[in-house]
Amino acid sequence: MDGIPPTSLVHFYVNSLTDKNPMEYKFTEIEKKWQKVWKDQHTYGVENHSDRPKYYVLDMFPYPSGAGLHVGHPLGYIASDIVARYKRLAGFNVLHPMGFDSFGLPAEQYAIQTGQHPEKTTKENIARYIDQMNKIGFSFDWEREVRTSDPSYYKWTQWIFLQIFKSWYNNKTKKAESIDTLIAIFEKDGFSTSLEQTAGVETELKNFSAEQWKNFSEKEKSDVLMNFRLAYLGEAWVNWCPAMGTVLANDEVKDGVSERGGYPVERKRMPQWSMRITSYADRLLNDLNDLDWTESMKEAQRNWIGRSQGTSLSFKISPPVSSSEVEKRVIEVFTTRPDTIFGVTFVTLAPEHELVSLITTAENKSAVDAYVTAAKSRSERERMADVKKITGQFTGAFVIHPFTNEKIPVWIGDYVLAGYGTGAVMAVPAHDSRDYAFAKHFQLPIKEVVSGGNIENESYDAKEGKCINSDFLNGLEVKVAVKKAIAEIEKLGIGKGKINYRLRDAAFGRQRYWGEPIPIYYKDGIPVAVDESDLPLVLPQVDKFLPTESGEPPLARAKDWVYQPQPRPFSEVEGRNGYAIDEDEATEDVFFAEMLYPYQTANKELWAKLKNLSRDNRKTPTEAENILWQELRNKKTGFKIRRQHAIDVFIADFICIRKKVVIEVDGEYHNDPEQKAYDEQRTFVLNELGFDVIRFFNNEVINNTANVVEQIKKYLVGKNISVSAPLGQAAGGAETEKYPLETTTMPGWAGSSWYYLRYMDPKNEKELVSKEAVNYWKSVDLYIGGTEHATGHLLYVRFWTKFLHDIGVIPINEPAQKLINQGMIQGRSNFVYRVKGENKYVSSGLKDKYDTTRLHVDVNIVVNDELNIPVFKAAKNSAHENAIDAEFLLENGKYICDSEVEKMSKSKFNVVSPDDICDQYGADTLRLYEMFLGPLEQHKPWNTNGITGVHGFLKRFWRLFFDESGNSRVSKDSPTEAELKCVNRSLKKIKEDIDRYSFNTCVSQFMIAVNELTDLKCYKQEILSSMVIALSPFAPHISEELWEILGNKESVTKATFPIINEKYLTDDDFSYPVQINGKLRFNFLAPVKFTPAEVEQAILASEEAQKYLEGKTPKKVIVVPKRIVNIVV
RNA sequence: GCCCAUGUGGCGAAAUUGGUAAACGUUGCGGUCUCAGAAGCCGUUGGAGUUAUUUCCUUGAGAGUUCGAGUCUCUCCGUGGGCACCA
Repeated sequence: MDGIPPTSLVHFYVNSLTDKNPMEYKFTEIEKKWQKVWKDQHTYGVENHSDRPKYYVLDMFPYPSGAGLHVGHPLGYIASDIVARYKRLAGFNVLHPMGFDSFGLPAEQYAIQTGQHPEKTTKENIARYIDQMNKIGFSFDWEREVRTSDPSYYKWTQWIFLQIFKSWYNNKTKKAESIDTLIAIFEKDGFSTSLEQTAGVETELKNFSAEQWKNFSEKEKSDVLMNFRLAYLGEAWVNWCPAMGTVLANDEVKDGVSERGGYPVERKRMPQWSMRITSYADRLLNDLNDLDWTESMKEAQRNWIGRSQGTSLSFKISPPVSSSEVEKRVIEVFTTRPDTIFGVTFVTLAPEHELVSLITTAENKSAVDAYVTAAKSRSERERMADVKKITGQFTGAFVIHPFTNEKIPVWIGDYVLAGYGTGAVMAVPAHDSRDYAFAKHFQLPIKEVVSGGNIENESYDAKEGKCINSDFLNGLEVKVAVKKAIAEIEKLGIGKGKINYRLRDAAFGRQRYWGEPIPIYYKDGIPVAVDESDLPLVLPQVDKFLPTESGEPPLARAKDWVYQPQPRPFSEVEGRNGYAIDEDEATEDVFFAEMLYPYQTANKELWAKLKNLSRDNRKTPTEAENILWQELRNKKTGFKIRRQHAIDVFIADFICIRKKVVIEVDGEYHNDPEQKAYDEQRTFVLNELGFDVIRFFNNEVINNTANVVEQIKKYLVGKNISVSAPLGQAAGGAETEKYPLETTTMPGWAGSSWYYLRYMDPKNEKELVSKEAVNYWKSVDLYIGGTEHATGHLLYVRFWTKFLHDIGVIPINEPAQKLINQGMIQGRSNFVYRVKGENKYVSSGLKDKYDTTRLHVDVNIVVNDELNIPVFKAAKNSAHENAIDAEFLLENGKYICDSEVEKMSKSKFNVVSPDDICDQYGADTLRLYEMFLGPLEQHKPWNTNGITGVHGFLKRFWRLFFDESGNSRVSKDSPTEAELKCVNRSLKKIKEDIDRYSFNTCVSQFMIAVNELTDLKCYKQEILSSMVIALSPFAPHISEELWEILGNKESVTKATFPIINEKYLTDDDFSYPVQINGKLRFNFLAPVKFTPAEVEQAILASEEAQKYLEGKTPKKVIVVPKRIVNIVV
């Protein structure tokens, strides 16, 4: 704590009087007392079931930084706490939890510097945070606290990752599905590019048949599936930050530098774990419409997703470049302006475009190569820095215009981005400013095709006007022309309407230590999911938190960072339905043996029973069996099925071992009652052994084989086998190899993308959240947090919510219906002026007379901009180390400091700690003042000066209960009409204001009420009780104390919000403001029950009106009941 | 460049569907209590002119709609934020 003096020295006076008056408002004692009571009595514990309606109010949980909380941090928590407490009083069962986003870079950077384990510092920081929060009196249920860095938590983060890894996105059903269903498609139909559309991905895969798929090696299959998985490992352009040695997501990069630390970031292509958030782009976009978020927040997400509707369009490549390879290829572009198709005068490719090398002519080759190399070496930041610098190169190639058959030159230019659309544009310089600049620079033709602008000096980009020089589009309005052009393009079969998104897949791997390990191991280079039963995959110990000498991430330092799969080959090698892509007969046999082992040894009775029931089972295959076998063999159903397989002495007609399903094909005699009973008994035993039995009759199979096969397939796909305990521990399991584990860790946003679900059921070891809990709490009713998460956290949490919804884990599709963004509390810095070369400080008003340096001074030793000189002198502050001997030039006997609003930060000496405020004024004052500062959403500077206002309010409230000598003055008398009116109106206003989250006006209303009650000398129990309850969400400590003083035994948190009596909200008379020609002239008291006509009559007859009318007859009189009267003369 | 938000006293702000602009608090000023006060209490505090009364002006600028505009519409300016060679 570099030299900040004990601030209690400055503010000693606040508490100094309390000893004189025994019943003065002693906030320190009161707050300590009630915080202990709440903790001891577990006052804020929440149950997952209740007769009351539920309400879930959530804060964005903090990253526990080493600096602790400053007064800006609790703002949102105070607001949410008020809502939580208010909702409890209003009869809701309220979930209001808190936790910590405790994985992340700062702890790791600190660890690198100090060698301390991030876990240790993180724990210490969390302890400090909890301590600080408890001082403010939040009603969190700490029993539900979650920490993302806790293995019992990140077990489920890893589990979710695995589910995402095991899924693909089906654009037809518009949801994520098990990768099994994709495999089933491959096995049935193979792959054709139309499947890319279904999955919404772009791959470089060539078509393959079902037969080819089956013959692929494991590695080949894995590579194919990687193109579809929602979490996938792929070569990708990433934001590489060399200074931090890690990859960053798009939202973690700002203006070419890292958001944290501001280090330069460059583009790099490397293998990278990514999340296919792009698959959810349209749902993330469309579902925004139904959310009750601010428009700017939704707009930020819309921008980030960046949907643009247009059309794809292919251009044929023309000679002189011609080879058999080129002739097969076309240049595909994406455009949102197909109406300008006749204005295309060139085509531009991104330097990275795959066709560049293929189409470049010999004479342009060296120039093109040089340009491509130069473009690659330009870092992202450089490219951004000189956006206006136009560069490009002609390739020598041409394409054919699809409608005019003209030859159009093909250029490359780095204004075209490889990662967006097709990496190629059709340039229409007349109507696109970037194309225009490019065309002017290289003197390419510009052809106007939309009227309405002047293209002399700039392009005409507006989507308004009529098409000209455009053949069949001539005379059409742009909007009509767009549709017509798309129709013509589609007719020619050279393109079609298409939607592009700016959103990119999210980089998921970080070359860092302090994050969740990614539960993947590599078996012969194939990424394989760690078995779910082996989660959590706990972060290993390492000697240093730095990359290895060979540049691998820190986890590579861990000894034994390997994985040994347990011998349970068919459970969960792949897919949620237990589909094994790498099964083989031998391991299946092992599985089979393991499965039956416990019965053979432990349950011999059952085993013997099966023997009894298995007489006469060996028989020659029937015709039906033969027919069916042709359909079941070779995994035609997608599953391996065996024929005539023995379970001890029982021979199953067909069996799918992996799914533990027996398929029996029976003759008609099985309809015989005796036989039927016999079959049923045997089925019973097989069930006991863990098998399902499905039966078909011979004629069913013969008459409708396809249907039978379909039923079998459906049954197998639908059956989810879980590995029971005996299996895992079975004897005789083959010893498996150890495989290397993935060494990158998950990004910071992983753990925060689902934490709101964990609060519902934080200790569940079997599921991330129980169905019961999530069905009860559903989604968050009110979510409070900062705007800085608009494109990061809030997009990811929506993404994961939708995914978990798709796979049936949760019933909700959006995490939070209502979102409020609390504004940032800025710092208000103070400055002193030191005369250059002298140990002399001059007050702000005198600074112009001297040559001075402006220096920050700790705001905690400045009150109302006046510097506390003795404390300043005593402070050990490096910037003012000789202050003790300094000379001070004062104005009016004071040293006045300058001030400025800046970001709150230690380096600016403007950090105000909530701890200090709590010590000086109490938590209740802090809570009230933070709310009183202004609207929650607004940014505002912190200025401790105003705090005396709310502190004084609490003292005045306290004095309604005690007189000057400390005696209680609360009386049981019946309240007067005026008192009841005051209280009922206040309660109504407060209730309405809480409902619209206008907490600053609530505090104002409390002040008004207390001022009025003081004036009325109202000390009535009934009135004060209502006020205490209403105040308790805002100032819980003083309210508990006064509630107790009023004689209540139970906590005020268990009270009910007072019922508002409408009777006291209305007056008999209303004082009408009377305007003449819109100008206020006088007020006129009229009974409320008067009709407008009666009001008009009464006013016109009045003396004042006559005075202003001067005998004229009014042209018009407007009477708005209970509002205003306007007389137009 | 595009999009979103926003502009009211010295300061933080209020005015919820168009209806008395500046509530509530703070600062400043004056008073009271006091050995003392940075506590408490009382008064005053948008500007201008008049002066026991009262008039005029004032919500970033300009226009418009309306009996009436801080609020609605248009144009412009300032501030904050988001996106940005995204075709």
